[in-house]
Amino acid sequence: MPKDGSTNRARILDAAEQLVIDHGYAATSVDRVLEAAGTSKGAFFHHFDSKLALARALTERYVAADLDQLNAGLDATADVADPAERVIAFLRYYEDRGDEIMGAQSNCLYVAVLTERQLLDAGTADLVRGAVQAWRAEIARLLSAAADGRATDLGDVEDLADHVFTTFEGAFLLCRATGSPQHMRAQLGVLRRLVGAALGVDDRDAARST
Amino acid sequence: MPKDGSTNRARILDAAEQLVIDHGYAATSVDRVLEAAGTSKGAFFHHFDSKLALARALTERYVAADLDQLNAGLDATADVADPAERVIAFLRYYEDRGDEIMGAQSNCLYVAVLTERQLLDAGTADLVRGAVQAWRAEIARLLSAAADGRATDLGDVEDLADHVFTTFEGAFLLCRATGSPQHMRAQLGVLRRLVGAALGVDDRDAARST
DNA sequence: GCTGAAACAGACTGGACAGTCTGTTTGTAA
DNA sequence: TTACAAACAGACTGTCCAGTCTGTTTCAGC
Repeated sequence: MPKDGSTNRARILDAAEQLVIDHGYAATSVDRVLEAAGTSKGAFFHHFDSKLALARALTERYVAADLDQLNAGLDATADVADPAERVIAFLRYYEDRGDEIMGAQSNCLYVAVLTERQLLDAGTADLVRGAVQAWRAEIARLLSAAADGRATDLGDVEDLADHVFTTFEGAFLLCRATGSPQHMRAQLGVLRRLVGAALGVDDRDAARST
Repeated sequence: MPKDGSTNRARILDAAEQLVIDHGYAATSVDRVLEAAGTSKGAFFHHFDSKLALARALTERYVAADLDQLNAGLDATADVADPAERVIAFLRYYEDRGDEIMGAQSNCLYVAVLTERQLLDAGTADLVRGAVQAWRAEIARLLSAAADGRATDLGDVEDLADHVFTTFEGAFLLCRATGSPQHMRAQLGVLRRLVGAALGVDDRDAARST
């Protein structure tokens, strides 16, 4: 086997991810990606069949990292015994990392991908849909456990679960519109407070993840 | 004065709005806009100095319509006496129109505008920021009145007010990701329920706007 | 050290695109 | 009815861009 190309491929993906998140997919030319990655056209089309294939690879990698984040939140709060407090601890996990999230990226790749019709048609949206369903399923599980035996009427549990994704994406856009990255943390905090009120969990009692 | 060009200009804006919302700004060529609008290059560059100027005009018009929606919600619920119930009626106003909103457009122009760095740099984001601040200010007013004299701790009222914008934009993306427009109504419903729980407003008691 | 295939490098191409330019039409006012 | 300016129409241009193609380098296995 010749020279290991995986590092170069990763460099291309890294550069492309930043550019696409910040500028959008259509506004990001392959040449600019190559310039940022410090590589050549030959290398690019060796690793990716087309620019669309890059978008797909980019999204696949991003979805995987996103699901890692989901599991990280689940793992970090696995020891919280009370199901309702578990939900709040789970939400607080991301709230605590809100600034960190916005420090690492100025927007969500999902926003860029979902904006462009050509990417939707190319099936890239299916990958995002998978991530949405994963978050929905796991959070709905947490919520069902929390609602069990309580008088609180949460409405459709899956819709409530989807509100976490909704809050993430909406907050990304709010940050972009205002230019203030602290809105991510603030909006995740709003979500935690609202769900806490709906579940009847007192703020001060709620377990905090380590 | 010669032929009135305002109708042609509006046709260009209409066509461009649909295309930009669905495909994104960079992925929408002027030629495709002209084709959809049934007009010519000469007409386009007579009405707009550049493609960037089109984006600005598009956003200005969209912001104006957005603020009309804000005022419509305020007006429709102006007769609700109890401030807390007013908030819920206000949210329910948009929830009731969720399907209608997604029927008219497959996404929000704000998403497309905020995705592209070149538009942010061109000051287009400032227009969106103005809309965000208008929603925030009006809803914060409603929330402050509702919180006044109640024991409920809503946290930062402006952050909670921003959660309405967050929910709208997040729901647009959720609809796009899943391909299901009914999520808009569902997410607005989740928001209403959560805020209702936080304010201690019983669902069945809450006034419904006509 | 020779071979073969993977990993690159970079010149090149055909098309698409934003914007220009030269006209032509339209309506109004004198 | 002519003069004039706004409102168009559409051919044209230079640039950028995705993708191609022809090489050259790298390295494992023999």
